[in-house]
Amino acid sequence: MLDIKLIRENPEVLDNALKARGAEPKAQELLALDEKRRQVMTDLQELQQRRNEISSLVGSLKAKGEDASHLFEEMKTIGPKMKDLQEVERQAQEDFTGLLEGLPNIQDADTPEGQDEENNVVVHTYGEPTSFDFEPKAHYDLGEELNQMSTELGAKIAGSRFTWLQGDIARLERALGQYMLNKQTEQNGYTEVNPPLMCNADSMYAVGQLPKFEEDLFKTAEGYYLLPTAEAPLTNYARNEIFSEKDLPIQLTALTPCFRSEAGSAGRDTRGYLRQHQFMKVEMVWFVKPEDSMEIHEKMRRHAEEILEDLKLPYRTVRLCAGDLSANARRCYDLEVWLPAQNKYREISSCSNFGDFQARRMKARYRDEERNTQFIHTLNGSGLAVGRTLIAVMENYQQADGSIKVPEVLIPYMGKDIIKAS
RNA sequence: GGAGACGUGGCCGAGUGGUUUAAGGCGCACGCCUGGAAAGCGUGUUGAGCGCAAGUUCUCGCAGGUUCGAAUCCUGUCGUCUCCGCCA
Repeated sequence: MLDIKLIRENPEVLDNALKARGAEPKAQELLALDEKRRQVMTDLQELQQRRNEISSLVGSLKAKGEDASHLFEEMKTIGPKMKDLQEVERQAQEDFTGLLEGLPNIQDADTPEGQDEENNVVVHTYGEPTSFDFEPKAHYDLGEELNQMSTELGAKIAGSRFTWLQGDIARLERALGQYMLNKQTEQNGYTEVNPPLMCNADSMYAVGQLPKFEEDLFKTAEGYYLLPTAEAPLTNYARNEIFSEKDLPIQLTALTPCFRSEAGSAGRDTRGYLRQHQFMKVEMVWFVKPEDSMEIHEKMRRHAEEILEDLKLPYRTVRLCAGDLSANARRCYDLEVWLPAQNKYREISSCSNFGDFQARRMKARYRDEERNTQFIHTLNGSGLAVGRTLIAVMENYQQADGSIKVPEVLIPYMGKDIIKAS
């Protein structure tokens, strides 16, 4: 959620930001609703003030044992007036916050222009696309031939976009998750969290999953939502909190399954393990003081990149252009890993700085040196998507005979250096 | 699942219809005192909205309702705890 005060002062900043994202200007409409809301609030408060005055007068008269009934006359007229005005106020607030909460964040000034991913800017490249002296196979073919990955079984047991892993490939995915989580906790300072895997609606609203993306979420009969990313539970740690300055920064990480209905992705990436209803991911979340968020963002991006470098997987990092930026983000890097079978780079991590946008919506604050409360800045990033990392390892480490070499850093976790057909 | 109890500020805790503008205490901050500290004394201390300001309004888990007036009464809801049952 944006700060209305900033928009009052600089409405053109909002409209320029919306334009860059490919959206219509909204400042004028928003300010009109703001004006109306404030007028109604003032009117209502005058009535409330009068009611409080009379009420306290009644109290003092009664305390002295005197008659106060002559004051009820006016009070009786205030009641209905207040009720009407409260309804007007509620509507005005709803109109105003409805529009304000629907607006995306204002992206950083140096955000690349552009409408879609074509205009993202490559800022960093590691390694070269893996070369083979044979025709590399897709991970799903490798997995089937190893008899350790079955979409058929996934479909039989659950449905499409579910996969059955077994044997060394199942273990490889677990090894990847362990490796990442250990690295983030032992070397990069994150606190390991084992959060609820379902969230209530309040939490989902706080991180912006609701109301916009309801159709992408799995919902239980009891009204819980399966988490689409551990960002949801981890970020909600800060909801309605006021941290002391000395508490910050706070950095959390979790290895969790993520559940997405992929309602809008019918027909995309239908083969293989790339786009599943359920996948494992290590998530990193930071709560920081405003002045630190830019620096932390770069740091967190490195925490993601280093995993790929440890695994010696070729990748590139892109800075998202305005049109490709998610609504909450003011600045975002995507990490894209090389997938030989697709002959292209595919997203494997997204590292975002939300500024105070998310914090304002969920009332996450800290008390600064002058004892004022200020909104914190929130950041999150994947470190990394484990399922997609499994694909990348399988495809980049495949051998001519269909076996898969185990990346060096994972050998201790696997107890072997090569995965062969079982 | 059954029965019951309870939700008040950073924490404890008083408050059962009207100067509650939420007592009192603890903690915390600042000041006085001190060679320094402790103790003691004094002041401050929920959060948010509107306003240039003075100020004003809201906030007693949340949402409704009753009433001239609600922390207080009623209904619903969420949460916590206790006992019983079931259970990994």
